Amino acid sequence: METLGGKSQQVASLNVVNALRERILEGRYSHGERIRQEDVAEDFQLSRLPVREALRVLETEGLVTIEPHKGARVATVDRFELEQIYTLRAAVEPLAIQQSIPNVDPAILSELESLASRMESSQDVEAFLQADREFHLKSYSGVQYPLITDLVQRFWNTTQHYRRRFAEVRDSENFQSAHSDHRMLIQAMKDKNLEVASAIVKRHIEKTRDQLMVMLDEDERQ
Amino acid sequence: METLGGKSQQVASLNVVNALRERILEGRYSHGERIRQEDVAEDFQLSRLPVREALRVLETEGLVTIEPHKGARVATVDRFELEQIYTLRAAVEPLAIQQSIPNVDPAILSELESLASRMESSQDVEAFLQADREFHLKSYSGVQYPLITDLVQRFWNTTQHYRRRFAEVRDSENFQSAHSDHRMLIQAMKDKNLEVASAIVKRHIEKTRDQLMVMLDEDERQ
DNA sequence: TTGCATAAGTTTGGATCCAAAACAAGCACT
DNA sequence: AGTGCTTGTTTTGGATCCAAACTTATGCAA
Repeated sequence: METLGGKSQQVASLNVVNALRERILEGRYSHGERIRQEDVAEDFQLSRLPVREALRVLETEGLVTIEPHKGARVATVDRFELEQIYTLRAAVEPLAIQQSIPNVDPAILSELESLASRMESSQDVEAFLQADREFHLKSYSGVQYPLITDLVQRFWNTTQHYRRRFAEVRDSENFQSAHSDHRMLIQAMKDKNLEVASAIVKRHIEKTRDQLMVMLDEDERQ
Repeated sequence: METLGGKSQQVASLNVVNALRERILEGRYSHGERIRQEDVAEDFQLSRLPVREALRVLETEGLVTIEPHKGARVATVDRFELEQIYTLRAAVEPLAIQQSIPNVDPAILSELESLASRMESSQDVEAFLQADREFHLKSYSGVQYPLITDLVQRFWNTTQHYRRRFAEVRDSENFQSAHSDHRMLIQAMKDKNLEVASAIVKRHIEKTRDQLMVMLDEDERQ
């Protein structure tokens, strides 16, 4: 049984969407794990109806897959899909940072700095993941219309599993490179240098993509 | 009352999703029009339940908006959102054409040519719209993994309304320019010239975006 | 023992029913 | 006449019930 934490909305099915999404992102379900409507309904003390609606929504978001009469599973993102998503991110997020920069105030910048510090000093994986996610999404907080950030967020959501595994096996050299990217990005944002900022973001994503692919190769080999 | 045309799937709610999507794209509902669950249910001879699921899905796709206890309306894309979508398209679709070109065979190319001809000779708006959509989506048919094309399709869907209005008021000079873009794109695809093809796509979208914005300015002025 | 067929048990999909919220109309009151 | 309140209607949200499909277990035969 789970309480619907925080400010629960008026409509139950929306709460279920958010709660389930969070569960999946936190890794409480694993890749491909079955999600039974009845179980979820029991957890939230609801009937299966709002759960079904929620699962349909999460399916459209790409977080679960539903097979007719067989039910819902946490979506499994395969190697090529992962590559695709990162390629898309490398096209979209440079745009996002360009649109964001003109509208970020100093308060945001200092929050970014403290998040960067938190990542550098983080010991456990979960803390790093959370700070990393928050850092990047916050760097796009100046984007005026939510369409782009929604899309970016969806990309992040569907690849969360891999980022977790990646953070576990990543060597310190890779981490260093990522940390330095973050610091450079903050500087470029301070300077309002759109060109440099978007180039940093693009390369940051492409580097991560390539390292992820190497990791998957090694996984397959062993 | 409406028969669920073509090959209907096993699951009713999926059929409703597809049928409703098509209705909206065909312009049978207008901007912001209310969609009552009961009406749709009656149309398809179903209960409201699968309709509700369908509406939730279409909401996540961006085709309808749902307000709690107030119901669903066909989504209204405002001027800035439209601009955003076209800006995203200008970032994503050049990628799509690059990934597509290596995998398109001559059969596709000749289909593209006949679609281009059909557009050039088309008299009524609806025929043009359909050919235009089919042309561009088919040009991406070589993309290996559906993630990118799904995204592109979603962009097209949410801007269909505007494309219809645009096609109605567009002057022949604009049409000429678009036709020539299409022919150039086919040539670049034949030559397997990724650079040129993606540049054409990018400019094509940006031109259309700018012309759309001018159209909206004029709408507001009068 | 292995393979298949059949039957029991889950689990999902859909219909119907009930509650709650929004909307509309009529009334009293200023 | 116009405004605000109250009541009745419509429409959505959620619960329960039933049917259909899938899954698992069992038994029979090769």
